[in-house]
This record gives sequence, structure tokens and C-alpha cells, in this order.
Amino acid sequence: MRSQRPYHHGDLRRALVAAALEVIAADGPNAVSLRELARRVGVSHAAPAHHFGDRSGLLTAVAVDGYRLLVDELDRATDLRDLGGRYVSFALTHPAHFQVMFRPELLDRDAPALVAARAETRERLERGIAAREPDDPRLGGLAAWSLAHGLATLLLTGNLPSLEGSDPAELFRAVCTHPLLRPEPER
Amino acid sequence: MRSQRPYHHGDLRRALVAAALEVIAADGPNAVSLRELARRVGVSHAAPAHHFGDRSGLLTAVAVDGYRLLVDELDRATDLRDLGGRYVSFALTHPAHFQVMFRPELLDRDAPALVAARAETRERLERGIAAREPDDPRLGGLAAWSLAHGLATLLLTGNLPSLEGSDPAELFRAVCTHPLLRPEPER
DNA sequence: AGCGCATCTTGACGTTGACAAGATCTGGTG
DNA sequence: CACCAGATCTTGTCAACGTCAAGATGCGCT
Repeated sequence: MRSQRPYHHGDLRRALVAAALEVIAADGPNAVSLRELARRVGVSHAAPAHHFGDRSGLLTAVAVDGYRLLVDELDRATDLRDLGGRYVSFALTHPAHFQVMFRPELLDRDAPALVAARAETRERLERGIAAREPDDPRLGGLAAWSLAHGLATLLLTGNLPSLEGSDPAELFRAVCTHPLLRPEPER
Repeated sequence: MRSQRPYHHGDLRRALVAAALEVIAADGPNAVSLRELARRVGVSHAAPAHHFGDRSGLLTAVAVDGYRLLVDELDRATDLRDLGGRYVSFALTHPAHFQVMFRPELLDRDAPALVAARAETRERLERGIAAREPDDPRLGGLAAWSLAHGLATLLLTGNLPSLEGSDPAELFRAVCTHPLLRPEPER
């Protein structure tokens, strides 16, 4: 935040990620342009390339950042239902991160930092499931994750306009409890 | 499929949508370039603009196409669980359509054809819910839609590699029945 | 036969991602 | 303290893209 910009920005990498998050939150990930981010931050058009290689490198950094935040959030969960609530809540408080995290074609799929961050997240989810459903965590995990992820995605894509203002965690809890998801009665 | 291309293509609109679907299925929606589609189809670089206006117009046409196909599929459903199964199944057999349908920032949100197609789809979903849960279809619908949509999305984004080959409808049925989603016992 | 309009082409402009080569600064070694 | 190696950033360039404007072509209706 200096009036005269020195030759070295000092914290360019972080600044670019922050700028990218703003753009994504406003207009989605495809609106992200390396050149415009550079302009916003006040560096030359090719400066971002040095830190991220290319566009997908930048978005990968955003995704990694997101996975780290999500892990922090999930670590605070007390039980499985709370875990799901926090998952949905994270998606809505960090929509830019969440979108990028689940758009693999935008990312460097095999970047070590990304696979590590993803593995860490998955471990948290599996741990939450295993605590509740020790016998067959696979199917249970799938059910819980699908429900939370679907709710989050539908909310984020504007498909549930009537629920726009609701508390996401509360919503997940309600949906989770709904009798509809119980096994169908024999007919 | 003629050796000499006449001045008028004859079915350019449909051909462009088909080409777009190929590209999307291969590399995602951002990989769609009007110029490359034109090249594939054998017309000049500005021909697509006449039919779709701009890029988002083309993708909107793809989305509308997708909603129509989805409606056709959902109309075949016998009960609610079948409806969900068909939803997930559609997502995996028409991944290109599905992706675009749920990426609002790529579309002309208010295009009449789009809002009509979307309304028609939503009506099918609500009808399926109301048949099972006549009292409070809102929450039940949310639960079922979230579960189906989440499962579909996780499968499509490669987050469930171990389930890659499975039958989607079968998966939905299993997930739907899983006791995890029953109300938690009092503690 | 001929006209109007939808369809398609050609050409141009500004923007972007990516690459290459050079400028500037920083931290550590002598 | 002098100085160098490498990290950081700039400048210049290229092909590709979306979009617009203006012109060419041919279909179908009268």
C-alpha cells in the first residue's frame, strides 16, 4: 500500500490470490485474467507468471488455499451432522474457493500441493464418517458427502432462490433429518 | 457431409451445438472457442455469431438442449427414487450438458428459452416429490434434489474414482436407502 | 423473374495467455 | 565492506480469441 511501488512487490503471490478471489466471487473463475490481476495489484502483465507458471497454476493455488481453510473448518466439528453443516457453511462463506476446488479442468490436477491438500480434506471427512458408521464407512460417507455437496452446490448456483438467506448449517441439519431419506416402506 | 461446402450450411445451428458438446465433454466449457467450432464445422469464424449472438448465447443453447433431454428422461420415472436415479444417470450420460446447465455465469440467465426449460424441469422434480410427500414438499424436495445433485456432481468432478464404473441409478438407490440418513438416535 | 431477408464471409480491433530477454533488487559469501 | 548468484519483476512480442461492421451469397415468396 505504498504510493511509489518498489521494484519488488514484497507479497505479490498472496496479493494475486486475493485479487483472484475477488474476481471469482464477482464473475466466476473464467473471468479471471492474469493481466487484469496484475493491473489491480500494480505490477506488470507478466509478473504473475513467475509465481504461478500459468493461469491454471494460479487457480491451483486458490484451490489449495481453499482446501486448507476447509480443513481448518472441519477440524472444529463435533459430530457427523456438524461436519456436514460446516461443509455447507464453508461453501457459502467462501464461494470463490469452493467453486475452484471442484472444477478440476481449471487446475493442475497433479500438483503436489493440491493432491496433499485434497488428501488432508478427505481424511477429515472419512474420520467424521468412521466415528458414526464404523462398519461400512464407504456408503455412509458417500451419502453424507453427496447430501452436503449437493445442497451447497444448488445454493451456490442460485437454484434455490427461496432459501437464499437461510443459515446453511441449519439447512443441512433439517435436510438430514427429513424422513424422506429414510428407507421407503415396503409396498 | 458434402465435399464442397455450399455457401449455406443448412443446419449450422445444430452442428455448432454438437461440436460444442464434443469440446465440452473433452476439455470443459471454458475450452469452447467460437472460432474453433466454426473451423470444425467448416464455416467462417464469424458465422456462429449470427445464430447465437455471442459465446454465452451458444452455451445457453446447449443448456436449453440439456434441460429438454432431462425433462424427457424424468418423464419416464415411475416413483421418486426412480426419479433421482434418472437424474444422476442423466448427469453421467450427458456430462457436457449437465455441466453447462449448472454454471449460471456462462449463460444468458434471462433468455426466455432457458427460463422456460428450467421451469419445465423444476416442475417435473416437484411433481415427483409431491407424489410422495404431499404435506411439505419443500423440505423433502430439497433433500432429494440435494442428494441426487451432490452424487452426480461428485461423480462428474472425479471425486469418487473408486465408483467410476458403477451404475449411477443403482448408486443413488443405495445411497438413498442408507440408514445414515435416518434421524440420529437421541443421545 | 426478381426482390427481401436470412445466412454466411471478410476484415479489423482490442484483449488475452504465453514466451523470451533484459532490468532490478536481495541475501549471503568472501 | 565488496560483490555476485539467483530471485523477482519489466518490456516486447506472438498467435488466438471474441466481437463488431460491412459486404457477398442464395433461398423462398410474391
